[in-house]
Amino acid sequence: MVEGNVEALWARTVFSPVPVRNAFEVTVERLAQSIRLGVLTDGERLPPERELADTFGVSRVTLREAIKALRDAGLVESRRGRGGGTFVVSPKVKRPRRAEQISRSLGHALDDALDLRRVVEPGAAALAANRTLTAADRASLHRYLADATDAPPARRRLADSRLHLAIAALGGSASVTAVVADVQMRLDELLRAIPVIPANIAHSDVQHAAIVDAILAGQSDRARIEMEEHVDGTAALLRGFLS
Amino acid sequence: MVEGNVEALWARTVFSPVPVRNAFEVTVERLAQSIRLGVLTDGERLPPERELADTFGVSRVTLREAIKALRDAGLVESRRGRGGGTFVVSPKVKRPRRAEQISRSLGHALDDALDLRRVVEPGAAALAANRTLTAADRASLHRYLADATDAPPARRRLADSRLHLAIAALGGSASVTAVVADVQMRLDELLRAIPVIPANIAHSDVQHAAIVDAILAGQSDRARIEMEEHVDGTAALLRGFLS
DNA sequence: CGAAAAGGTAGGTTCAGCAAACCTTCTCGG
DNA sequence: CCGAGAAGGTTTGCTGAACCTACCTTTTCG
Repeated sequence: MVEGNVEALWARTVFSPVPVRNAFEVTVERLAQSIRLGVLTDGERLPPERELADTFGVSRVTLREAIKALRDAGLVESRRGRGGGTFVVSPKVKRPRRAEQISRSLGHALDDALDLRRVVEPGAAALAANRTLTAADRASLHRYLADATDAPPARRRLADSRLHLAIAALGGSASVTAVVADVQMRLDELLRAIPVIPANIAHSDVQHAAIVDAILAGQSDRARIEMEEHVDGTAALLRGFLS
Repeated sequence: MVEGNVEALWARTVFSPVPVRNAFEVTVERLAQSIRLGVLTDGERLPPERELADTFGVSRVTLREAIKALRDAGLVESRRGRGGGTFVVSPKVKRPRRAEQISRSLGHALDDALDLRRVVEPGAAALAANRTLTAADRASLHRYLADATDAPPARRRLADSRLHLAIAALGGSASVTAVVADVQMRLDELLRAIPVIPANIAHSDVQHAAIVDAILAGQSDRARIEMEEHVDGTAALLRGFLS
């Protein structure tokens, strides 16, 4: 299946179905991703529909369909009347499917996502370390780290992805951040399914701290390496857990 | 303009227009990108319309509109009758706009693309170095390198992007390859506009050779570093050329 | 020289998405 | 306590993208 031939890969890439995604789908994904990855937090209120439709460049009808889908998925709630609105609801810690099942449905895409992650997250960390951060940025980063460390098990995954996204965002490149968000999203369900073992968590916390430390110290090489180890660790955990 | 605040970046990312792209646009981009980056080469014949429409998952009418757009852009030619078809035509070395103009139209997106490139291309090179390559792969890589080195000025840019794409493809991750292709595409016009200075070209050739050498030797760290230097060099060239 | 393989053309249908107007529910301020 | 205003909820009709299907024209190969 995996054949190395360069031209063959190109051909498969060029001559494959074009992904045509309509406004509804894209809107749902936008919002769902923001909620699942913790960019929009529990209880937060979205802008009014008319306004949001406008900033999304989408008709209100379409936006409402998207919101309805999110409501059906239990990601938001809507209240009417003055002072009402659409509110992010704490994502249910809904029982994930069995990991093997997820992995099978991802199939070949799992390795793909892990490879992408291996490339982009360490790079993003290095990028962030190269920036000169404002005091506010440094404080933010500390806070996200603390959140990830202190989070109770139920919120842990969310705090983790928030930290990773914050690191990417500090790099200052919207595209890089978008790719990181994409990767996090692809792996999200699977990462949720990993059983919570204290030793692993402690190890992860240490690595997070090391990454943040390197970034704050402006040591880009170290930031990259620490992130590489962290990502490799998670990947190994996943693969081991699935075999 | 560039503000570091993490939450602000998130907000800007979440609450921005959703990119809605229809089948026609996506199809055009697919093909145009493949031609501009040299994945489809001069004289090559596309599959028959009915077949291609099918593999793209798009109606024949839509596909034909896309092909017409490419024809108008001078990227393909069509011949009728048995044995006819649509053929890739050697991309005209059409006089690029003035670089500053391009850069201004890219605006803030230039830094974004360069940052993304800085993250993903070195990572892709490292990934490729980690694979165990088949003999065919190694031969391919050598060939692309030679092509890039020997190419006459008019074809140089094309051969260069082919080499970069081949490296990414050898990493084995379709997603990584796609991101590299995206970056190459975004920077393509600008890179074309860089004046051809023999010293720069020679330097670039040396770097290419070093990258390939590292990959073939399986030295992923070195591959990454060499690619970093190469990419940084190009970026510096661009920035210097624009200021 | 005719069958087959290609691109080129035309008509009718469906459906996503939009704009605009209107309805219902709630709360806050006077 | 009540009315204005701010929110979500609903309806309607229209437009254009995209599709399917069938057919036409050109060219080559057996």
